[in-house]
Amino acid sequence: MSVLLRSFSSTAAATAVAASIFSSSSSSSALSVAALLISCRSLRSLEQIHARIIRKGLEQHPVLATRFLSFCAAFSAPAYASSAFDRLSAPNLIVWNALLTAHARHSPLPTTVALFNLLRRRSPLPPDAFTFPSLLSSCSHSVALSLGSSVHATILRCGLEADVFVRTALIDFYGKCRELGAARKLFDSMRHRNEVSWTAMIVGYLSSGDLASARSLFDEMPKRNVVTWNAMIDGYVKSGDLVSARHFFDKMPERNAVSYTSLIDGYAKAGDLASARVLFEQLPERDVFSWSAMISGYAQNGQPGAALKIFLEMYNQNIKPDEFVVVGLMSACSQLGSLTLAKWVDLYVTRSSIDLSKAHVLAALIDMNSKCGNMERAASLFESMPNKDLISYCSLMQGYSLHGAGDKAVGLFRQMLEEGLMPDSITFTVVLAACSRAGLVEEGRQYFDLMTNEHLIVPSPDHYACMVDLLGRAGRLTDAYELIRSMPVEPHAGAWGALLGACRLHGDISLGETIARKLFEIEPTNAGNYVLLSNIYAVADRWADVSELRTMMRGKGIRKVPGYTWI
DNA sequence: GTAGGGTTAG
Repeated sequence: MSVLLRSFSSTAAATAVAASIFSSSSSSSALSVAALLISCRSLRSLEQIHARIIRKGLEQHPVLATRFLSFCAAFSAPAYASSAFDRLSAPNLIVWNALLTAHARHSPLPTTVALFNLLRRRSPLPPDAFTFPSLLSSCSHSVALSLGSSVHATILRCGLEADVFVRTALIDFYGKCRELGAARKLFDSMRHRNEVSWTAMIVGYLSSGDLASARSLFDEMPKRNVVTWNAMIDGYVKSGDLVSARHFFDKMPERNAVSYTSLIDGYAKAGDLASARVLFEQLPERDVFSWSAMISGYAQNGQPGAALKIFLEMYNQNIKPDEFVVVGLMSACSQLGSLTLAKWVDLYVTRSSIDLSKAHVLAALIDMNSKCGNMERAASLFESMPNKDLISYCSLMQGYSLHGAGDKAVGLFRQMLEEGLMPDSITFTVVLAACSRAGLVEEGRQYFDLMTNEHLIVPSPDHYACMVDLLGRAGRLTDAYELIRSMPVEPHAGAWGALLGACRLHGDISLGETIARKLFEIEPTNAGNYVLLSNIYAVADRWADVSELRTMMRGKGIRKVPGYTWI
């Protein structure tokens, strides 16, 4: 669509095209509205044009109506398309097809199927070769094998299987449903194939992980386009073979933003932000997907500052964010933990046109508010969810736990169990940490037992670290030490650190020394451990030991980072 | 003689 919009961006070109669309017998007002429609660039201006269509009495014009519906599709407004369609007194098949396409691209599959059945009953003509490709594409996206197969049966009854578009859509459908045999049979028996048919078949192999078949078909095909090359790059990226992906990227005759973005995504997911950044800088025309790849790349690799910087660059260029951009942004903001920033981002996301009811957007929004300490907002967002999931429960629980309301977090966990949700390994980490912060020793032990005995979850080093912290804070240092020593898995620094913190809290010098020695081995450069032990000595007035420790630190070149608190 | 609707890559 954006290509279409760009090519028609000049008013002169738009008028010329509009003139060619409408014969001299049409009214000049229909022509001028058609010109407006063609240069329409936003849903807002589409609405204004729609008002004009109604005012001028052109609502029933079939060509204008069809164009209008395809613009609704381009601006992801299927409901708007339906409302305009419902005002048509006698829609023809072409208009029906345009409406179906708008829904196939943007509505859930059941809605699209219901519309298709309506079309079959109400359209003046039976479905044609233009009807099925978008319907099948919707089935492909949902991987709805049995539904798509029945659509295939209808296609056979209508005698439309030979049409290149229909056949290609069928190949794509069977390929995405991993029915490679059916797809290949349709592909091999085609009389005329185009690059799209070849690419659909290749994508089928790629999505089922058969890189070799995809590659041999790629080599066989007579003519490739940029989509074919990009499909191969994406296939290699998804299989983790960045070297081959890079090879194809370097070899392709011309690249577009998708080529770059797939590879940027690959590098970012592999943690190679440097390579991703180089490609991003080379990319001549960045679209929202390219920005999104960099922002979420930095966010997922624990570089929230860099993510924020890229976002600001995007923001200053007035590029409209999509849901992936804002999820990346919110994730970066969660990591930074700044309430001021979170409030700005919240307002920005709320005011944008992004659908907040989408599960991953809402989850990120709750998580950000939760981690940044805006618990009222996090809780009200959570309450607004009709179907609360594990992720949102965990976000809220973690927020309460982090901000000193461990009891509220535990209450939420009980509520979650009552609702019949199955806690997973991460949920238990969160609730155990909450118990530890709230000093709920017995409850924590119970949940640890529940996790291992009833949910059969093997405790991870994180779970043990929480339990050590729980026991340690409650002063049960011996129990904590026993637990850490009885662990079937190797304890990480977090577990030992929790115990060292507990030793300081309860002034246990000898155990503290033992633990500290262990920690100096595991993470010799963490200043926090030396500081903790030094505090233990200081409380006990053992100043000679304090000064000896400081000498040791100086000897190893370790300096306490000012303002850095060790949790 | 004529408009307008369709399939593949992130």
